[in-house]
Amino acid sequence: MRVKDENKQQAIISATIALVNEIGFASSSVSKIAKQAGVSPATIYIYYKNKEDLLVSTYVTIKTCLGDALMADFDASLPVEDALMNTGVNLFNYISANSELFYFKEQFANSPYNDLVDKAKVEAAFLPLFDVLQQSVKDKIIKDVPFELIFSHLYYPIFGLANPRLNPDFKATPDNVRAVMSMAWDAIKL
Amino acid sequence: MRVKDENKQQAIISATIALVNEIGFASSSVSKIAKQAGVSPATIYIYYKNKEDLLVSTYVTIKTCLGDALMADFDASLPVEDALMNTGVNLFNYISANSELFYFKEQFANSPYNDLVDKAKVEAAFLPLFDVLQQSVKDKIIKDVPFELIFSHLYYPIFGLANPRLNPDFKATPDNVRAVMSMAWDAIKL
Amino acid sequence: MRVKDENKQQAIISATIALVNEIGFASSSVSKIAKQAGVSPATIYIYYKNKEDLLVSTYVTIKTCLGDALMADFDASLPVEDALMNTGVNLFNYISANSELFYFKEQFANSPYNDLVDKAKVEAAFLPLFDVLQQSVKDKIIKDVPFELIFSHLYYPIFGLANPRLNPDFKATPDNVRAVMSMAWDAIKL
Amino acid sequence: MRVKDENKQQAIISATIALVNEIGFASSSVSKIAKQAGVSPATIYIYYKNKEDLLVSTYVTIKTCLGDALMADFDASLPVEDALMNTGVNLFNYISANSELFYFKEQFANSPYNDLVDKAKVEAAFLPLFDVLQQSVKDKIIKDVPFELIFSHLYYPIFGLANPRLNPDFKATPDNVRAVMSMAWDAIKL
DNA sequence: GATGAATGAGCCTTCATTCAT
DNA sequence: GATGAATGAAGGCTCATTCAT
Repeated sequence: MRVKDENKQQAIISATIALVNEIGFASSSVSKIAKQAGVSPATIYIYYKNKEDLLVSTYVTIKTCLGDALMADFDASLPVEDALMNTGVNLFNYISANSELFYFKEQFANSPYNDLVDKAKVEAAFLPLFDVLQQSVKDKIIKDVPFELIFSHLYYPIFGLANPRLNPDFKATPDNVRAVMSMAWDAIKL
Repeated sequence: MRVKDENKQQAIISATIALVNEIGFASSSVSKIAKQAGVSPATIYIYYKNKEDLLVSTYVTIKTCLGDALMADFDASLPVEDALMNTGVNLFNYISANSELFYFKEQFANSPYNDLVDKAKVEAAFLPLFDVLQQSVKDKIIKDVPFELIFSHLYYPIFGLANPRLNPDFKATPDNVRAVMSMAWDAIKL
Repeated sequence: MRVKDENKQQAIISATIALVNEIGFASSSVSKIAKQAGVSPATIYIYYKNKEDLLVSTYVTIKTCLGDALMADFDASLPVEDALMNTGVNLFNYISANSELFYFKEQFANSPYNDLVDKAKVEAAFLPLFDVLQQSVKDKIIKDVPFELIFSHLYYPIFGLANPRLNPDFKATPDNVRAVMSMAWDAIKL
Repeated sequence: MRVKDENKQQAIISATIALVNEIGFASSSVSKIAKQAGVSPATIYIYYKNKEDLLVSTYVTIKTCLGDALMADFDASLPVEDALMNTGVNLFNYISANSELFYFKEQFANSPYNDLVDKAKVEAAFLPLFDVLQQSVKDKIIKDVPFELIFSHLYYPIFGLANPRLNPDFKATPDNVRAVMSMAWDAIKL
């Protein structure tokens, strides 16, 4: 049996991301993606079941990378404030270095395709973070509110600010990044 | 000469919002929208130049309503904390009562169509809010950071939480709402 | 009863001719013609039964004018050669002064709409010419061949030469015109 | 990989010609042509960039065949009169045997699509004929007038006569054909 | 595995025409 | 008489997907 060509698959993923970012989700047809990737439309169907599978898979891959980046070197033994600050800085750094991936993710997450994603799988990376937060609540270090509130203040500001569509003029300087995270900490700390 | 039927235009807008929310942005074809609205596809082109115009116009209308709702009864003479709290509560109330509009707006704002919107026009409603915040910075009541940071902590958590796609389980109870806004205030206050 | 507006009808005819000449027969829709004429599409249906009627009527009008022009001052008492020469010069002059009409006519005559035209009506103007030719055959001045052959040599060269689509570089100078007709005479004379 | 089906392309061309001849240029939609050819509308776009390309390509093919037929066995060493007579007979024969092609060509040449054709390419076949005529002018055998005049008398009568739309009753009998060409010769000879 | 050919369904838009004023 | 609103049908074309090689 011949082996799937890793380069070809990567070319398809890159083409998908680039094209969706450039001309948008709805206009990105399979044949345009194929052309951009330098393969035949039929080839895409060797790697993915259909268009939906291609898009969802690409999204899941990105989301996983993003989760891993955010949690890189996560140290539960640090003071919570510092541990969280690290995740924010990590997130900003990753987004800055991989803006294409982030941009795609935002567009996808707000499209109906998002409903097809297995949330649990995508959120697995954050479990250690959950634990730390849970403990911090018990220790009366952070506010005792539903987790969604904590998360919404921790990361939604970052997502919004890093999105050039929403904030075309925002610059993710180290100062700005630390300021955002510091404000987030003020929001959630007791 | 026949006169333009106001009901017809409203039916088209409603159909657009309902359909986009139901089956998504990319799948909502002009003829499906027409069918849902109970008019001929051709009729849509009497009211809108093309599909893009229909979608963008609908978005701008919604965005304007949202801005107006958020700023309703805005009272610059109140303590900032209270004035801001009011905007948050207004926003939540409006979203709760008009989830369809909000849902459409979120999907639109993260699609490439968003680039076609005249931002200045849409942001006009918020000018009084800008002024109050600016003064509060001078009065050393809130932090002296770029405005985008302030806004990102004030409203992005709400947008995220209110989005059933992102937080299907969140309930906008008065307690939760006040908690979110209170956290936002902690984030931005000096 | 209100009276039909002569100016309006003329505007419609002019618009039809101009538009058909510019963008072609198939692309000239009723609403485009209406816009060019400065009237409502519905107005056209007051003057003409439908699109076909508009086009055919316009053609018949033009064709009649052309026949009249060609036969203007036709003098059966002149020597045939001179009488024919006059028709050719007349034709050239008319075409030069009314190229728009001629251009429309050529396009129409080679379209399937042509089949809808009542030929007899259009050819009525030429009857005196037929008579003269018939007599000339009897007098053994011109060749005894089917009339179509005579006509084909008398006027098709002119039609072809005067058509900028077929002969973009031809100039209808008096010299050229006389040369063409002189050649035509050589073709048909005995 | 599947290979392009030559039969399919030929079916498309034949369908185009047949349909255009039957219902006319403007009414011949791509999907009607596809149906007539027994293929999917989308298939046509594999062979041609768009409708315009389909029509123009078909025309150029026909025009080339016609030029080749007219010039078949062209013998520059014959007396001009005979050489020209041969071209006329060739032309008539070809038209008689391929009236469909001729009919299409006439309709096309008088439509605005004609402007899209590369004239030089289409006229290449006639170069030997040009040479002979040029020499005959020098030899004072034919009249010294612009070439367009010569051509207009040589072939436009044929085109007109062979066109059933213009001359529904004309029969291209050998006698008639020789008569037309003989008249043409009288027109151009010195 | 990889491909370009092939397709029916559907896209957005405009059509010729009629309606209500 | 004159009009812009309204429409079902059809326009050219592209879609996601499968086929044959």
